Amino acid sequence: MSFKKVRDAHKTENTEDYCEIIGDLLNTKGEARIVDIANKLGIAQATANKTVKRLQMQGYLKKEPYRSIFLTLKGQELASTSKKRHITVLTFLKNLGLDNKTAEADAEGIEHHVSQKTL
Amino acid sequence: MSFKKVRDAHKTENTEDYCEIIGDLLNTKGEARIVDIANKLGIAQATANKTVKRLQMQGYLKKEPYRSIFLTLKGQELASTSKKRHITVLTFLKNLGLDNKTAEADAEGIEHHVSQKTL
DNA sequence: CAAAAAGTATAGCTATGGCTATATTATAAT
DNA sequence: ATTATAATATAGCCATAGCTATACTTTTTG
Repeated sequence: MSFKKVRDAHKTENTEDYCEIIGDLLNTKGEARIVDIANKLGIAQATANKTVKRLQMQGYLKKEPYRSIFLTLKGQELASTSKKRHITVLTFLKNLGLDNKTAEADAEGIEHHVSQKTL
Repeated sequence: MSFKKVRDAHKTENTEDYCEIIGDLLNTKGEARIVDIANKLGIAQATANKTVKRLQMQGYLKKEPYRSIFLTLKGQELASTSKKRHITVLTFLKNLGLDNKTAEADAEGIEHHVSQKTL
C-alpha cells in the first residue's frame, strides 16, 4: 500500500531534516547549537531541545549538556543521503523552470517521498 | 521558511487523503464505510473510526453511528482539489517513464507538497 | 428467528512534535 | 567579579495518529 510507505517516510522525515541541518551547520559555522536548529526550522527552542534529546537516544547525535551538537556515524550517513536527494530534487525543480524560492520550498516537502527509482 | 510550510502540509495531508478516499468510495461503491477506509489506508479500524469522528467535528464529513459516511460541501471541495493534484502529479511521474506502481506510490507522498506554481 | 460473523464504537495505551513558562547554566558586558 | 543576557534544560500542557482489547450493533446465515 502506498499510504503505508508515506507514513513510514514521515517517521524518518524529521530525523533526516535534523541531521541534514546539523551537518550543514557543522560545515558552515563549525558548530551546531540548539538555537540555530530552532531558527532554521522555525520552531521553539524547547521543541528542538526535546527532539535533539531523542535523536541522541536513538544514536544519531552526540552532545554534552549546554554544549554543541555532533553527528554520529549513523547521523552522518543519514545526513549525506538526505542531502544528495535534496539536491537532486532541487536541481530537477529548477530545471523545470521554477524560481529558486518555490523550488526550495517544494523540494523540502517532496524529497522525503521520492523513491530510488524516481531519482 | 520552507519547513513551516511542510509542517502545515502535513497537518492537512491526512484530512485530504480521507476526503479523497471517501469521495472515491462514494463514486465507485456508492457508499463509504470505516472498514473500507481502514483497508485502503492499511490501518486499524479503530484508528479510522477516531479520525472520521474528528473530521466530522471539523465539518468535513457527515455520518450517523453504525452508518456509512458522506462528505459535506467542505469535504467535497477538499477531495476534488486534492484529487486533481493527485492526477497531475501521477501523470507527470508516468510521463517521466516510471512504472505505474512506483508512480502511484511516489505521487501519494509528493502530491501534498507541490505548490500551485509547480503544478 | 436465533446464532455467528462482520462492522462499528469506545477505552486506554504509546510516540511524536508542537507550545509556554520556568529553572538553570554559560557567556558577555560593565 | 558581579550582573545582565543568551542559551539550554525541564516540566507540563495539547493535538494527532497509531495500536490492542473489549463492548456493542447490524447483518448474514443456518
